[in-house]
Amino acid sequence: MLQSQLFTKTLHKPPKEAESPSHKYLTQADFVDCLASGIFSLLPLGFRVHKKIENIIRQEMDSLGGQEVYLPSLQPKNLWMETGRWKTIEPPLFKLKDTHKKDLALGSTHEEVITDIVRKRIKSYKDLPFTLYQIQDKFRNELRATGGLLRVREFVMKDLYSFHSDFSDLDKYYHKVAKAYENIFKRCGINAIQVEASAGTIGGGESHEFMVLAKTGEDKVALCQKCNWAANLEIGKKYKVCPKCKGKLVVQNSIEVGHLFKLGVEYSKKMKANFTDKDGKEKPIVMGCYGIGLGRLMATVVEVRHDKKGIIWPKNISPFDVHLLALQPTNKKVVQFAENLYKTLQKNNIDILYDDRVVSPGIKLNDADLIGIPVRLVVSEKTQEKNAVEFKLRSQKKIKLIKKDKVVQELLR
RNA sequence: CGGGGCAUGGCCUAGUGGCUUAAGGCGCUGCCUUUGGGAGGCAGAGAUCCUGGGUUCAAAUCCCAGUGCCCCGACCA
Repeated sequence: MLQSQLFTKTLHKPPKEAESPSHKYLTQADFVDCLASGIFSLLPLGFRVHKKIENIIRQEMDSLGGQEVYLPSLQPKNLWMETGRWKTIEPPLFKLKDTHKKDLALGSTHEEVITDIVRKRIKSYKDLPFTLYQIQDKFRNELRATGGLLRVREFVMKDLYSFHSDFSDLDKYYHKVAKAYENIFKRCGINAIQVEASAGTIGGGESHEFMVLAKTGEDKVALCQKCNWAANLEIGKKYKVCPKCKGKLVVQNSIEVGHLFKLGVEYSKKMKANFTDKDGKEKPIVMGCYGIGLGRLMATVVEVRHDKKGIIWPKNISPFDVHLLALQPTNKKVVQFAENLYKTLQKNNIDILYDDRVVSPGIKLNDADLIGIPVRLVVSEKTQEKNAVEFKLRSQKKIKLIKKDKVVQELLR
């Protein structure tokens, strides 16, 4: 992609209302646009990252045997009355009326809808277990949106729902999902720890969150200094020392990037989602649900991966693989050299952003640091004479000179 | 929903009763020069000073109400 064609206008300074690093950089580098408090548009660079995260999640969900569906945001009141959440979940449930004055909710989560779909179809233990998931828009009437993309009112979420004939099968699957979540966060370049959590208005039994330690996080976790035990402070509060090994506990701020719930029969009982078991008895389906907010995950990566100059994207979710800069865009030899390299890399399936803009070198170098693509290639009069390019990783200071015919090899390494 | 802060061209800010015909930097348009860490010159465009009401001879500036944004708290899959 030619940067001169890219619909991205970086800002010289971050907007004054942005305080958290992710809010600052994602806005300054023009990945997102704030429409209203807690409501964001994803611009070309931001949407590229978002799609890469989505694909990583989709791969992991598919490998868990999840079948992808797409459920509606508009949901009738009666479903929410069945579980009693029409009242208990408000806020953050957005409510509205249609022209016939019928009450509707904008989905903040989809347990009711998915349980309804399942109860219409599943009658026998032979149909269990199975899992469904979606990557879809959620609406939450938050009392307060915070930290740019960290807590918003509309966002894309991956929600997976699993259905089992008994609790031990749920337990087994729950652990598999936890493992898949670990993979997802690792692939997104962040270190997330699994902590014991409260299930809140979702209800059910056991629950775990994946937390990323960060100063800007609005959650607090209690961490054992000795073993790997950790819990959300809302649970950890009741302990003075680690319940597992009596080790000392420390409290740190964190961002919740994923949540697992053992719903058990909480929803299936209320909504009469039953099946006939081997013994011929009718039983409620045992359920689990598992969520990840994509925008928050994207912002969290920025929270923990940035420096004074800008974002440092991990390879897997960077908007592009490589950022190529032609420092003197008026020098024909330099431009020819850069264009040639650009085409060669494209042929090798390297996703490349080529800064062909006629602007000064300082602007290009600063924009490259701000946008944060992991590999930067610089072509200038100096390097062109040597038939080479400068190779620099965004995460490191070291610059090395690489001969033109070795560039592809170096990038695919 | 309680507490606090902020609101001036697209962005960042100055101006805190009259010297304001609202200033500067960045950005934008045209021409010229320039090209290794946000380059220079010349010319130009661009502002309901958040909205409404009030005080005053006079309001971007003071007062009241509202709106929007940010932060803290409460709340929160």
